[in-house]
Amino acid sequence: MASPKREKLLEVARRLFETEGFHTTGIDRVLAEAGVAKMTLYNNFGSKDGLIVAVLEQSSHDMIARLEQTINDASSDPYEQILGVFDAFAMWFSDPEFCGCMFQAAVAEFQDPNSKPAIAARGHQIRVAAMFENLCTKAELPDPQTLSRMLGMLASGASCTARQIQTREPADHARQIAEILLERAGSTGFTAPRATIMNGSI
Amino acid sequence: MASPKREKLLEVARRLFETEGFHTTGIDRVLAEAGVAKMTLYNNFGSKDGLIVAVLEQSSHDMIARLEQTINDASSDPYEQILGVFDAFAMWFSDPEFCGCMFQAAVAEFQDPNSKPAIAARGHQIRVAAMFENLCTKAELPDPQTLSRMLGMLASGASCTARQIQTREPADHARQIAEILLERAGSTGFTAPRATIMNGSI
DNA sequence: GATACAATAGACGGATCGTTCTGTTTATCT
DNA sequence: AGATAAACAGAACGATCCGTCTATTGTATC
Repeated sequence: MASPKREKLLEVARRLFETEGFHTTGIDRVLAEAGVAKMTLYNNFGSKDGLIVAVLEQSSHDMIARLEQTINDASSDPYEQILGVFDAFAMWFSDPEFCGCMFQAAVAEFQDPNSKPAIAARGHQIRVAAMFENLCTKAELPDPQTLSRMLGMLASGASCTARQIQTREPADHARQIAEILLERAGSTGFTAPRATIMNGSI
Repeated sequence: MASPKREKLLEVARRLFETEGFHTTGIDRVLAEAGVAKMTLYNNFGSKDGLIVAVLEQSSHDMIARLEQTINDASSDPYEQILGVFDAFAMWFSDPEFCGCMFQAAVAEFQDPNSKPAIAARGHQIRVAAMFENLCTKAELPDPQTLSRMLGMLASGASCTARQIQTREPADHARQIAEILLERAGSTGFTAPRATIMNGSI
């Protein structure tokens, strides 16, 4: 199952798809750089689309796992953890090798909403949205659904803008806006005072 | 200059690039649906990339012109006009034929920042950002540069999210956030009271 | 050590890509 | 009207695409 060739294929494909796009990178290129045979690709993934889907799913898992670890390491307060997401984004955008969110690129390249890559890419956004909603609920913020959707939109906007201007600035701006939203949501009286939230329960 | 064949080509290419992507739509498809000869394309645009750039530039021009007309029709108050941008977005996203922002798709598909399509697509974002900054300055809001960048990021996030979920919701959320940002910026004491802004000068 | 089996490498195939080339038609100006 | 030049349609081109096929390698079992 965990064939080393398969792993190598995923690693190279991920890098090439990320830096050069899905349609522009031919499978021959992936195979050459990975040093594996064509049949290995088709035996493992069935098709180029299959490889793309596998790359998207693995990347999504990795990315969310790293993100959750980062925000958990930063704080145990869900309020702070929400802001920590944008700090993680700032770090991500600061990487000189940053070249945009892969999942945004995927939904842009595979416009047919029923195509498997498009579905896989949406899956990532759903997972990120779920993470935000979970954090909002933990923070006992009112209307966590609406708030989490706004936060998700901020995250998308930051990634999208960062792809163009290649600086961390969008993440910082998104964080500032998130801070304002959380501050307002937290002061509506529907939630417990900040001090009790620090206990972290629910 | 304003050859009808050239216009037809731009019109069809714009629709196909928008709905199916740049790399996935071959030029033969464009030519067939436009009913023009291949040489007409190459004489007018030089290459497929040339056609793409022309489509992006014309679309950007059209879109911004329509946007400015819409917000000017809605109000003469720059404060309201800023919010009007997001109302226009809501209308845009509500169109059943909406399939995402073409310029976001372009920067995603042409990852090389030096490629001509990528430059053309960034040009649109720069124009939108300039429009926001102009409105912020007119509204005499403090730090119009930062504020306009935040608004631009909101607009990008809304477009990006709307592409995925196909509802106007992101535009409404972005508008709500913009309202909060403007409210806060307007109440810092650095600007004239709202009443005087209604006069619309500067 | 021989055999069965799975994984590999690399050539091959049909299709489509963007571009160029070859005639033919259309329009303009003397 | 006749000549010249631009715009036209469509075939042809080489390159590249994804996917398949065949022949060869390595490995494990008896």
